[in-house]
Amino acid sequence: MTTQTPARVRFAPSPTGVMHIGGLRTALYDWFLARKTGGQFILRIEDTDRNRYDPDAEWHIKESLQWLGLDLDEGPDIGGPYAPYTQSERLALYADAAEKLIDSGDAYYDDTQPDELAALRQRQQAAGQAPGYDNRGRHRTPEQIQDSRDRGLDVVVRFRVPDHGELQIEDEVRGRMKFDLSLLQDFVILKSDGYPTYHLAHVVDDHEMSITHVIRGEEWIPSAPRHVLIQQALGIPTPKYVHVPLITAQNGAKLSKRHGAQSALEYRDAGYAPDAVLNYLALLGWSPGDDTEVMTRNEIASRFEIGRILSHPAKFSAEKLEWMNQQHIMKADDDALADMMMPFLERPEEDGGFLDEIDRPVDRDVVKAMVPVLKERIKVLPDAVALLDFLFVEQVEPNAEEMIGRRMDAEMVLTALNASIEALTKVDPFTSDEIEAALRGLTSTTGLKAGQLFTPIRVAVTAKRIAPPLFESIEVLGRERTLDRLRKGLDAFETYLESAGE
RNA sequence: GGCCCGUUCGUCUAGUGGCCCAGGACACGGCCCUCUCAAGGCUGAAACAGGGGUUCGACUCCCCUACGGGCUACCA
Repeated sequence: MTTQTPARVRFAPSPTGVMHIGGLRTALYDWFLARKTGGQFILRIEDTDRNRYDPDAEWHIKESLQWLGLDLDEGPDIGGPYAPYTQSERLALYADAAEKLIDSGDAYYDDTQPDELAALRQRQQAAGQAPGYDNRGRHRTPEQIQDSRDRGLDVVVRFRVPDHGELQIEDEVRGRMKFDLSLLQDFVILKSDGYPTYHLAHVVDDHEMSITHVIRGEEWIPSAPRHVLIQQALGIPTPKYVHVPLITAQNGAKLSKRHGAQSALEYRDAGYAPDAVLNYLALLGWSPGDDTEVMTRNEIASRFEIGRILSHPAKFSAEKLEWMNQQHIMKADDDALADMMMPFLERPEEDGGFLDEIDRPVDRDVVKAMVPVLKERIKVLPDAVALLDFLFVEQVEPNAEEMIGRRMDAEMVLTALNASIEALTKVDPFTSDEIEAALRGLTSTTGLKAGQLFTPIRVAVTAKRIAPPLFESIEVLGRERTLDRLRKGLDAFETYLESAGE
């Protein structure tokens, strides 16, 4: 493998709500790049918007990263050489930068008030002009600014954008992008509450923290020139920009809740394996270059390349995620899978679980024994509940009518049940192989076909038409309980015949 | 409206001028296997947005158009 310089990348979410899969995918790419290059994956909380700040969001972000297994090298809780990692604790840094820019003439204090800005915008729109700041705050005198301050008016710091010129920015996935500076207005870098805007904070922090790659969504492309302008004015280098494509809903629009967009934790609660979500999301906007799709996190990390990130948006597909989840479940270790299933089996119905009547606590050994045959039959973890419930109840109540399978009559059901009771009484050892041999042997003695023989047994034992493989199920259920259910099934069937027949 | 980014099967994608009358995967149909359901195997239908160039040769390079999306805040 080619050696690469270690990348320092940060995931820098704004704690304003739950973490959606779009943000998650960005975090993924950060993590892959850091792990592939032996660099650092850093979490930085961008809480500079006091109005939209949501205290639960930060917890949600960290919980999501942890669930996905995106381990941090530096961050708010674990610290690091560039602490603190929360922007609201780094205000002095931004104020210093703003002051520096004012001193150099690249920024200025502006006391244009919000209502004046709104009126300006209104006028522009009425006149059919593009709405935007008209740089009216340039050339304010220190006295005017001081006067506004004394009167309690808002004062911000704006960056002075050159009136003309073209700015070229190199993007790692899109190549060279060109921007006409005459179209860009002076923009706020320090708000009237003393907090920086994203533009200033991003540039200052990414430089302070020696970030090498800024990986972010493509919605940031339009503001990239602002960032480069600040960097140039501050005399600091421009990091590599990696603008990743959006993940969209089926209609191509930005993902939102009503399109089925879910937070990471909702996928956790719905029974998805973190590796499957990781794998699926990684493939939305990136591919290893060949036909490989199902990969472990380490495989993805080692194969990850920024140059292979796509430049167009991808639509999210719940179906393919389900398929991916099943693929990972099939490959998973039996023990690990049993552990993953337990919470769903233990979860009572009122908490979103499926069954109220199963006996708890659920015997993990029983679950583990069924895992091998369950793997290829479930798409999400909770699917296991409906397949296993018959093992965790004292009695089942089979529907006698369902015992009569296709191309069968009542006589066959009686034959199958009676013969199986006799055969299973003698099977030894009571293992699925022996059980299968004994039951299959019945096809020659009874003249029944396999389907005709097994359907009544399945329904009597599991009370289901669709159930896990019969022989394994019987082995796990045990001889006594199986025989008991077969006998009761026989009784039930005879009762059914009497009531239905005459 | 302006600016920016994008456009290969329904969806995710491979494809970096000839290997492509375009390959894989999901979903869908058929067949096989089979104790139900799955899983698996085989198989079918399904795409280079349109138009101009450049070239001996364009899915691949350039331009235009169309369409889609993003941005256009003292939000990120």
